Order: sequence, then C-alpha cells, then structure tokens
Amino acid sequence: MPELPEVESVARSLVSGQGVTPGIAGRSITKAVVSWARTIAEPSAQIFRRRIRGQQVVAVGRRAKFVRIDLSGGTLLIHLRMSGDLILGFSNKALGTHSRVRFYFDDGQQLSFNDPRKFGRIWLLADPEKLLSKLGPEPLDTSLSSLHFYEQLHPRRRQLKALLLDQSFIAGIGNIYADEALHAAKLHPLTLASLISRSQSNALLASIREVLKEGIRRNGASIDWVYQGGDFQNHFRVYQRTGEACPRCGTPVERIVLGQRGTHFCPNCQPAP
DNA sequence: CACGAGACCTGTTCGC
DNA sequence: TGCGAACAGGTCTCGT
Repeated sequence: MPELPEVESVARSLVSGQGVTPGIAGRSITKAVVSWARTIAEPSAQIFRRRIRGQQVVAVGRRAKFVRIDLSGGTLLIHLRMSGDLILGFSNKALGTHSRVRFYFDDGQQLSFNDPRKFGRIWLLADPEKLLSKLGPEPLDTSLSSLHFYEQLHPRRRQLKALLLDQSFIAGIGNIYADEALHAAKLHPLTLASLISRSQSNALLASIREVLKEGIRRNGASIDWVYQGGDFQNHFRVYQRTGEACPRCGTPVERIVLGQRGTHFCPNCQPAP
C-alpha cells in the first residue's frame, strides 16, 4: 500500500492512535519480537532486539516512503515496500496473520509490522542520514521551487515516468501517483524530460502536489486486501482503469508496460511524444 | 548515464 | 472446480 500519502497516513496514525489505541508518542519499548529475520535490514536481528529494549519514542514522522521513529538512542526507519503495514493494538499475540516484527510498549500497546510479501525492511540507525541523504526533495516541501524542479528535470534524458519513480530525483512518488500526476499534467509517460517546456514542468510539479495532497486528504489508497485505511482508490483518473473512460475527455484509458510497471494514461489528453 | 531483466515474496484474480 | 499465468503500492543488482 505504500506511497507518500499512504505512508504519511500510517505515520500520523501512530501518533493519533488507531481505534482504541492512544498512539506511541512518548511511550517506551519493552520488547521486540522478530518472526522474519530478513525484515531487519540493520543491525542483525539479534542486536536489534537487544538495542531496542527500553528506548523511548521521541518523535514520529515520514521522509519519502520511510516511516521515521526517533528514539531516545537512535532512529527507526521503516519501509513498507509493496505490502507492509503498521498496526496498533492491545493484544499479547501477533496482530494479523502476517506479522514479521512486533514491538511492545510500556502501556500494553503492540505495534506490529505486517507484511505478506516480506519485501519491507526496518533499520535501527545511530545516524538516519546514512539512508535519507540519498533521497531527492520532498515534493510537498514549499522550499522546492518550480524553477529548481525545472533545472533538475531539464538536463535529464529519461522518460518522465521513470524519473518520477526515481527516489533520488524526487522522493515519495510511486506507481499510482506517477500515473495520476502525469494525467493531471497532460503529459505522456514516455516523454523525455529534456523535451519539457518550463510551463509543462510547472504543470507537472503542480499536478504532483495536487494528487499527493488529495491522496493524503483521503488517507491514501486501499487497493487490495493489504491496507484498508483510505479511499483514494475510488478517485483514480487513470490508474488501473484500463479501457474505462478518461474522466476529462471520455477516451478509453490505455495501459502499457514501462520498466516492468503497469502504466496508465489517456491517449487523447496525454499525446505520444 | 540510461535501460531492461531478474531477484526478492505471497496472495488474489483471470482465462481456459 | 481446478490450475497455471498474470498481476500487485518497491527497490536493489547486474549486464548491456
């Protein structure tokens, strides 16, 4: 389930709580249980379990598609990849059927990292910049100007969709929001970045921000059985709407494969380059 | 630098 | 009903 809006929604729910749970701000971790060792990327699962004990949650946030949990003695970075989710509850047993790592807190709450496909990863780092410094700018950060965006975009000789998915170019966009943003900006996914005009570049950045904000407002998209939080899936214009009418012009939405990812666009609104 | 393919994984849905 | 293929929100690595 995880692109920027979904990760943002999950991070917020860790602070505000889920249902009857109050959230983990200020709480201390009493224990971690690791049931799929490869989920712990760094350090080893054994050292992870030892180091995490007794640490207090100082802050919870998001950077790119990482949930960031600052602890009294280090930083947890959690990447949900394709099918990860973070669930809060009060059970002593694992929450859900695909719990890979779970944390218990001093008030009895459990935070479970559930991940059917096992692609998700968790790091416990003294310096999170080790990972985060490789990432491009946050699209919703107002200090990212349209001029700067254009200056980064223009020299690149890549297809727009591939660039939007490149986390070192711009952070947090995934397959859904890339397709939706390109449609909103009336740009074909195969267009070379170097051929984009300044006004098209401006439109692209504005569209990226629009679709991400709409996603956050709707608490993300719930596409399959994994994540049930949001309802942006009911408002897709092109993503997974192959053959259905483009909401802007009525032309059937087309699907191509680009970099092994399904790519959806309106052949009329987004003319081929 | 850019691209494509394969790996990592499990579960659901679709076509025959 | 059964069964294999296709597909799924991501990212890393390797070969060209």
